[in-house]
Amino acid sequence: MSAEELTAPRLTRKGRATRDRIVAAASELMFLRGVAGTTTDDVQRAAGVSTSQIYHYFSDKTALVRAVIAHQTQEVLDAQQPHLGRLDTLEALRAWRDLLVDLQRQRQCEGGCPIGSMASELSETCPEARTDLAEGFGRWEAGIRDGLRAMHDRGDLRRDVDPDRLALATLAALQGGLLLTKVRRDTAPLEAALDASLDHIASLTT
Amino acid sequence: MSAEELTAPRLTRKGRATRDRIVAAASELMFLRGVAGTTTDDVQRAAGVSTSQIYHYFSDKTALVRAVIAHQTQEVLDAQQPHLGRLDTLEALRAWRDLLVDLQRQRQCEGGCPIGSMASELSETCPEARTDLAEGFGRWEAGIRDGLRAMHDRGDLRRDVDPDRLALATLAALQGGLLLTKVRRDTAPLEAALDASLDHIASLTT
DNA sequence: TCAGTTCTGGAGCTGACACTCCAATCGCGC
DNA sequence: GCGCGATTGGAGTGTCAGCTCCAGAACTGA
Repeated sequence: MSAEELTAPRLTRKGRATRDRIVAAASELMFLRGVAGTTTDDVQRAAGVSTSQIYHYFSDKTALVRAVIAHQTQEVLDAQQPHLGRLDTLEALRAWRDLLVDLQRQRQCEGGCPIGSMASELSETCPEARTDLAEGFGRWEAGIRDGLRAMHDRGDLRRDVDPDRLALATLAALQGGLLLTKVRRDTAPLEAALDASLDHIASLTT
Repeated sequence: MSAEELTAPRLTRKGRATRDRIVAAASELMFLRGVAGTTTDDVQRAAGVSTSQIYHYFSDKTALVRAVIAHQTQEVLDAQQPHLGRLDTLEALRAWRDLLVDLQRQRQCEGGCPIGSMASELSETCPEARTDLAEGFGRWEAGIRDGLRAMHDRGDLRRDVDPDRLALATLAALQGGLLLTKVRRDTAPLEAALDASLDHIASLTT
């Protein structure tokens, strides 16, 4: 049961648009200031809606947060297209790396990863959010895994390598790199983390 | 100028003990529920002190948070002794890895890294906290770097390897592994991340 | 057109939070 | 001991958070 299905019994076109506007505004604010640092009042103003509208579309703040998680997960995955899912060569992996680094540079290294930040903030205080975020990471991981599996199947990766484990490690390196990049306001950690990961993968090719 | 020096003009032995009790209680609570999720009231109760005592020792919540950061940084580094600073062989690195994984297992994979969690929560909202945390990560990174530099100097690592960059990548992998482990409630991500890092280092030995 | 539902505006409630204030007590240094 | 600053207790304050409520406007489907 997704967060989506928990809210919104029936929406007109206009209602859908309002709901989307709320989610978009909340996503932006929560990315910039964190979930706890974003009030429903802030969201109201940013989305240009009244108090009751937020509670018309979402049962409470938790429901809104879950909608934001769903939205941000999709945004993050979309931003990595068409790379994600086709990471089955070293060149594709390098291009993906460059995209991720560029994205952080464009953002002045602020905010880090929307999913990672929410995961860190909510995992211990909101079980529903934790599982939503775990699923989000799962989709991301799958996007990496597919490519590495293809390389493995094709024989480009050594037989004794576990591509699934390698994909998980790569996602972890990426997340850690994003965190350190956000704290240091410098892409060096992200670059070092991804380069080390990709060098490692390269060293496992046949 | 450290957070320490900003508070506490002159403390008696008793005052010192009270202050420490407040910081310890706040650290525990903020680790479990996050900074925003911890109220000064919670800290009061847990430390067994009155309202005025908190504001006697800390000018405001931010000052308390900075003291917590200093405390947690020290705790995290201490918990890795005597490994940290002596990570100059593959065996030492593997033993360190086992320690980190065991620690998460003991905690049922809850809470993740105190420094990483605070960094994620505070980087965008509290500049002083961000720099404190960046320094904390700097000390941690240095502990890893020293070992890899020793291996490099000794000729155990290939000449063309940059041990500083490798140390940064290793810390990133560790942080990402801790984050995913916290979200999934499973040590597999941490193990995969650290094993990949150490395998990579091993592949760079002469 | 009209009934029924969805959508919107905004006043207002309740609890909680960070923080203040002042008086009382403790204990260190002389 | 004695004085004075360090320490403590706890009531109180202002603000703001999340959320409720209700009346009216807008829209949909028949």
